[in-house]
Amino acid sequence: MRRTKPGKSARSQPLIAAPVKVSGNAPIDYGVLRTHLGYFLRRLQVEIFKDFIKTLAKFHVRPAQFSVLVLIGTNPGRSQAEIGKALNIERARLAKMLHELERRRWVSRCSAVNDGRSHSLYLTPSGTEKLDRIKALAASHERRLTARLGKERWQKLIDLVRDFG
Amino acid sequence: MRRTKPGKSARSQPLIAAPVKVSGNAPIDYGVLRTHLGYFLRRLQVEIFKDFIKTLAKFHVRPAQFSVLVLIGTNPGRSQAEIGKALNIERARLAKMLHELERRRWVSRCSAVNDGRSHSLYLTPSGTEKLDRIKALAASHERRLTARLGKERWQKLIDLVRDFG
DNA sequence: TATTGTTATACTCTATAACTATA
DNA sequence: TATAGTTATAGAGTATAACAATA
Repeated sequence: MRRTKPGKSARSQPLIAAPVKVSGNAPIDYGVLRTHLGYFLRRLQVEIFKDFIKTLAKFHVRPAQFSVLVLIGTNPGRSQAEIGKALNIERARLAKMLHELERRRWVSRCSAVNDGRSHSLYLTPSGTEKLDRIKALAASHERRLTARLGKERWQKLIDLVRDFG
Repeated sequence: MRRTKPGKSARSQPLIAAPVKVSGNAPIDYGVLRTHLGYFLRRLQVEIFKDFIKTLAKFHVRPAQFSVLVLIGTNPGRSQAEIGKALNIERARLAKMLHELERRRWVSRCSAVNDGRSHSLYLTPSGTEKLDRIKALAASHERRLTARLGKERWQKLIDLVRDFG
């Protein structure tokens, strides 16, 4: 269904036709977008995650899953509410994610002794072993990123975004 | 070595929750996550977008739509391929987005004179007027962000992430 | 053959709401 | 009443593939 026939909606045409502006010649002007920090932060973050996701793909681990596994490994016995709050992951989403990690036998959940509603989270031995190898891959990703940005730039950036308190 | 300046410039609030102390328990240890720049970039970007999305909600404009409108406004007559490439938006997704913007009569598409496959993109007068008001809102968001981060930190960050490619 | 735009599907992530069981 | 976890839905964004029209 072609809806743009030549000669229609001439009102929106520029009054002066651009002379010979062939596609791809003149660079795109980003306009006010250049004043928006959020835009560039997102572009960079997406670019970084592209390599990160590819790096962890062989273990079928997504970035959010990685962060959950790391926090469970470093903070065994914590509840879903605590892990979720620390990572800013909705409890509904975390519940679904943990089902998958439990299905893989990487994570185990036990009823908390002091609160029947809570589940205490632990890595299984298998999960611990897998996470160690995944961490090694993640570290290789970070080395690539550091090399790409330059050590100094990487350090400046992480200092600026890590400790805002 | 720079000491803390006693100026009135309000210390920026923490954007990323520092290790959260939950119910009298020990704070969460982020472990190796603290070595991953991508993690903190994403946390900060999501936090920033939260305000941005809320700010533009009254016009029912999403961040990606905003970036497309800005680029069409600043670069009238460019094709979907050019706009999409500049913003790193898949052509399939951009096509769907442009259908919506065309439905609102903010954007018009004409067959390119030199290439029958391409569509030249323009803002309609209505779209131009809307975008001006949306830009004003976006600017107010950026002022809030600058105040929140502190002018100096905001400037350092945008200098580091702008033109990373 | 390659490119432009379109349509379609699948998956991740976010944001809700409603529900249960416990406190 | 409030909290912890579960289930469900809806929407945005990303990544594909297949297709028609055009180069």
